[in-house]
Amino acid sequence: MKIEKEINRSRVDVDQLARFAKALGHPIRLTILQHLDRQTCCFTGELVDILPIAQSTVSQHLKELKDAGLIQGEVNPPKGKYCINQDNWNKAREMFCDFLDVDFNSSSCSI
Amino acid sequence: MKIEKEINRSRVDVDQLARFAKALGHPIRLTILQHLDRQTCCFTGELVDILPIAQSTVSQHLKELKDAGLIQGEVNPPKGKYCINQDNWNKAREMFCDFLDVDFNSSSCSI
DNA sequence: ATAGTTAATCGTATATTTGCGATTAACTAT
DNA sequence: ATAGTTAATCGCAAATATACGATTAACTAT
Repeated sequence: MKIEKEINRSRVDVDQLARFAKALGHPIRLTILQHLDRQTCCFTGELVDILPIAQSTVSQHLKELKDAGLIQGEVNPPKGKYCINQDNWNKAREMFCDFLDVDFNSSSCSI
Repeated sequence: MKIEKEINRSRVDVDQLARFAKALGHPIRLTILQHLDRQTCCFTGELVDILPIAQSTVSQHLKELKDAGLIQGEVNPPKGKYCINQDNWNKAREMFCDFLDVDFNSSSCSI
């Protein structure tokens, strides 16, 4: 669902942020990203060895991360190699910070 | 799926972070959070007026945000009032920052 | 007691996600 | 040419998410 400008007056692109957040919304995908970070680059096979799920499922999660723009890959058959997509990662970080760093200390809430 | 310690050696609780991220992974829910932030507190009816979806669906999204711990609510029938859950929001912010602020500038990736 | 108001919940339909095994594609080595 | 390796894709099943209208619950006002 697309949230229109009339409704959302913020400068934050909630649709894009939601896409990023959704991609981060699975423990396997977070683990993949952590691993990619530590290894700088890594082969798909490494992830398949490490993760407790089938190869095809790992492939699917990688595809989702790629579709969300958070990682990028290169295939040199029969091997595949992935790494963080720096540009989009930075963009995601910025958007999350924008969203999260709002001042929530106005604790005048009566609840 | 629970990611075990043997697999994930990081101090980051990927399961909890994934739960937060998942809750943020929908534009409607992001919009709700933004609105709650601006208003400090707000009645459900306000959200129903503003959002382009049915009342029951708004209720459902509110429930998900509540289940994720990001908001808290109080009902004084027939009215309901919600606000950000400060404690968990801060926790979420910390976890996201921990996760996102890793140094990804080791651009030795060959892709 | 009755009617009105508001939001949660129920029931349902549809779409998406998650997962697996099997197959296929694209190479390398023999 | 044949066999081996690796990862993507296909086909499928099961679970979960999203959305709606209708109903219900919990009050307030008359």
